[in-house]
Amino acid sequence: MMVDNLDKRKKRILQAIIQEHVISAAPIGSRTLSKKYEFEVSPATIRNEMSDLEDMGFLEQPHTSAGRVPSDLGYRFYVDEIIQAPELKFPQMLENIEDNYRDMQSIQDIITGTARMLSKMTRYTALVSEPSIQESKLQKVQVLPVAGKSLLIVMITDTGIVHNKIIKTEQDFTAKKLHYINQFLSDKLENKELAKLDPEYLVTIEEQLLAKIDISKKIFTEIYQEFKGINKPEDLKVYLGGTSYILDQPEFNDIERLKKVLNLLDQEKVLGKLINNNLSGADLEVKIGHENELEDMKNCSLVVATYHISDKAIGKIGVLGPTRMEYHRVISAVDLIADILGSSISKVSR
Amino acid sequence: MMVDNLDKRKKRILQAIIQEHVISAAPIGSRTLSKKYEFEVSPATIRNEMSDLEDMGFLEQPHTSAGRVPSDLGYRFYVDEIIQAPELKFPQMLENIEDNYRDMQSIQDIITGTARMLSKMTRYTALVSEPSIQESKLQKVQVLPVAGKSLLIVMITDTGIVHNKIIKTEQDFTAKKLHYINQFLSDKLENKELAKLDPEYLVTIEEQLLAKIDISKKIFTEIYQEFKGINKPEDLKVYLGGTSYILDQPEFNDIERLKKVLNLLDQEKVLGKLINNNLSGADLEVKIGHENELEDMKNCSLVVATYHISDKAIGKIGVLGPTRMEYHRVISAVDLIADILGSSISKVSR
DNA sequence: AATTAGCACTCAACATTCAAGAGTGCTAAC
DNA sequence: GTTAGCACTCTTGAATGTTGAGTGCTAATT
Repeated sequence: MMVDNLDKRKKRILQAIIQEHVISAAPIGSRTLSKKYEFEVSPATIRNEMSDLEDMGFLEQPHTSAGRVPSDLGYRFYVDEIIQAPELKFPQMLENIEDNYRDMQSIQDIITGTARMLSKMTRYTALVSEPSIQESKLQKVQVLPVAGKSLLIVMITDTGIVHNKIIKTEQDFTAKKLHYINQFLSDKLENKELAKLDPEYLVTIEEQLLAKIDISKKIFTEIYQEFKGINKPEDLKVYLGGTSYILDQPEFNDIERLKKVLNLLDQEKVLGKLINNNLSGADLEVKIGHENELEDMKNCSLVVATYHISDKAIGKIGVLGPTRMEYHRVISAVDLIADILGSSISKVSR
Repeated sequence: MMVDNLDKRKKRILQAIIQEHVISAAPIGSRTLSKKYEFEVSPATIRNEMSDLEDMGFLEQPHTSAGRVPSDLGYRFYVDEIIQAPELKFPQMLENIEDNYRDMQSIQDIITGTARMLSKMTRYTALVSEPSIQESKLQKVQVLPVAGKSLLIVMITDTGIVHNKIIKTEQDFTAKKLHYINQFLSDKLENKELAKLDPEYLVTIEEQLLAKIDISKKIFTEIYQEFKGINKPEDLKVYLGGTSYILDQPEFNDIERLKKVLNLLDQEKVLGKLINNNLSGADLEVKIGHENELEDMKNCSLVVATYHISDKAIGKIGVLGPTRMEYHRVISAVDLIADILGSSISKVSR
């Protein structure tokens, strides 16, 4: 889209402006820059360079006699071209983090704990989606009788995630009948990848089962519903941590802006779509300002990473902050935590 | 604490001030009052009454030449003595509400949906706690084998709540052994009230089981852990709806105040304690301003109701708003929704 | 004895003005 | 290509004045 090879000096100036702006949240002028950084040139030269960078779209000027502010494109260039290796590995924190994970007994604990931790590390709002099972295989299906005439269906995936659902029926089930149903469902469903359980197949086996034994059609319909819902990214629960960190950002001192973002965070479905829309995509994605589809997020950036269980992409974690975000630090953190999260889940779940 | 019998006129004035203040969020003066309401007396008289009400602690004056604002005590009096029957029953909404509930398939859906709905109805932030099982009985306990050497323990209460947990073991289990374990656990645990499963009893039956069959001690420890954790009110998940409604309240235009409240809402444990601290207490509680134990809530009021499954108190729902809250409307709504929630859960769960 | 008109006084809120400071762009010199 | 110098722009914050809602008190009225 653009000459993506800035000369050395322009790069350094852009980086310096971003660095300063991330700290101060204010426009940066040429004098400030030349005082704080050891450019070997005068403010006037810097001024010229800044003017060039603005022409190229990397900087913006809030009003005539103000300093410059990085544009979304400026941040994009910074993220793509300037940030080096994810050097800071939070080494001092690492032990602490792993300690925290040791106490977590259930997947729920782990996910909410991760959200809290990630937000604490980054000082931005963290989002953690529950594991998706769409790419997993069914490892076990079992129907249990419950008092009354209800049945409990328990499903376990090869990634160790347990789903269950109570369904009401109008008939009693003998142990024998249940045993048959269980056997049947195991044969037909276990080791199938959930995403590939298409409606036709389900209808076929439904008919088979109905032909064999006397069972109300409703049961299968409910099981079927359950499978159908499992794939939608927007239905995955998303857990938040550190919502109140948003308030630390001066750009959200404006109540109207703040409201837009908090509104977003209220809508779980929107968050689900936002973060889970591309489960098998890149392991790390950064969406800067207007790059987000939602208008209300044009002042925000989102850093999303994928977490895995035995190399299978299973869910997403993310950090939401102002476009003026400490990308370097956040990317390292998200990356690190995604790793730990994946292995922690697989530890408790199988 | 105080002459709690105000004469008729004082009551009317207090009520009018509260009514106006709830709308305007500003101090109310004697002139405004006499213009908008048909008191048959002059502003000067109202002024004298207001001065009296201030002396009694029901009103406060932000500064000398401002109007009056209701104090926490004033609201308390209003809630206790002035609010009449919960007249508004949201009749036009009722159908709509029940429609919404019909679509909800799982307890999760119901709870998050309730939070959303309650916040929409009241236009304040809603809190819904997941059902507690501490007063429930175990209806069914079952251990299922999972690939590898893990076991899945499934527990169902008589209130229809399902809990499950995967535990890892170091041994294989034959079908026979599993059957024995299941039989044993059923005998010993089913129909026991969870709150009464004390450590000693658990230790006793643990020894019995260990004596009978060769099973690693660890399994029982994990089951035991699970039961132990079940009782703590602060560990119950609390779901939020309408967090962003807080921003509509002018009292939270002050970022510092806002931060305090949002911080609270971030901390699930605190919310759990807050709302679940008194499960078997009154069915409806109103905590006004400083009546809340938490300093950070001194500008907030909390209306909490208990929801039931077959007459057993099982969880709480609540609404959090500024002390300047529409108590009448909120109380009706919380009351109504608590009812519907209870019956909806029991519908899907058994 | 309760009520009310009248009045002086108070205080927040808003608008206006002003000066300071940071920054720019341009030009001409280096 | 770089820089000093300079006129110009624009925000920010402090200072000041004005307005209006509200009070409390006193003395007159019912």
